[in-house]
Amino acid sequence: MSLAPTSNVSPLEAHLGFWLRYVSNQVSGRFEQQLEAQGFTVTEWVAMRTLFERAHTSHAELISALGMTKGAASKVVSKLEHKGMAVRQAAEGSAREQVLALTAAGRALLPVLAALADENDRFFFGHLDEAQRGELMALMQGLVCHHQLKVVPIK
Amino acid sequence: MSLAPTSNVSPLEAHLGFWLRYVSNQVSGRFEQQLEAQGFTVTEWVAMRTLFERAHTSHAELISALGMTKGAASKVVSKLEHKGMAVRQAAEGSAREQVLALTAAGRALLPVLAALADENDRFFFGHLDEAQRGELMALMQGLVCHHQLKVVPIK
DNA sequence: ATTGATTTGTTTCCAGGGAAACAATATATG
DNA sequence: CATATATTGTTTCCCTGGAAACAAATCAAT
Repeated sequence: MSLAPTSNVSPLEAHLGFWLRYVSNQVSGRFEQQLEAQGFTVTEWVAMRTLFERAHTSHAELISALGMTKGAASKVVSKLEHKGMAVRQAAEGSAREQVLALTAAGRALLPVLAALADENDRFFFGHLDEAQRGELMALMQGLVCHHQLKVVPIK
Repeated sequence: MSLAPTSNVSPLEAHLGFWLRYVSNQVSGRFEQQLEAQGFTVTEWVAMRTLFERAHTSHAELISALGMTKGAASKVVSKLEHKGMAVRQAAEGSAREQVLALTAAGRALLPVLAALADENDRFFFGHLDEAQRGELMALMQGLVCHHQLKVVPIK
């Protein structure tokens, strides 16, 4: 009679982190595909959505919203510029700081992308009832709160 | 009297996908750091944990466990080989198929990494009571089930 | 058995993002 | 004011992973 020889190593599936990552990857992955059809990445979407929030956004605000390094953020802005969705403007009292803004084209396209985001969320979570969705949302926000994670949108 | 001019665009934070991704990134990010201290990546961990499960694993099984392309999986194996953690062996009746296995060093190190995984999960979810953890686990597995996502570990 | 198609694994090329070097501007301190 | 330091943004280098070209081996079919 041998005792479980697989030792004390717990399976991958025993971890909540495992499931969270797995489901999250699926959700983001599908959204990525939807966006790709419109020629954008998830990062670009978050950036555009951020610029949309306020007419003028500083580079620093964008960095924090994207949760990326300044270098990466800079490249995203360049991408959006090339696609004609955003512009870099000189800030009021500074020759160094920038003000970022969507172009008219960017503002026009935004609701289209937003609809994709809504649809994707409905697709994955639409079958849950209101209570379940609330529970999940509360659990996630509870984790953010408990661990003092600053809410710095997405990846 | 102006009506909400921000239009009908819902905020990023309205989406469950947003929160899922955010929390998941934090959880995986911390684990990544823990692993880095031991000189490994999350991908390498998943690969090693997979090889540990059974003494001999086919390349195909690894691909499915990693949820990556064969090219990427091939590179991971090479990395583990260089680190002396895994070996490629010729399969029994085939000059083409491989059998992958951990080295003694790999088997020795595995419990150490597994402990990091356990610790990370405790760190993030340990403050929840059993019922809440169960709820979260059930919600995630429910999503996988409802959408017929094949459980192909992590990213 | 030979040729063609499929499968298996590796390599090459490309895109995205972090780290850090760099450039340009602003601030502090003598 | 001049120079040192700090801040802001860009660029370069590197690493990871996907796509697809490639190589090698197996299988099919005549």
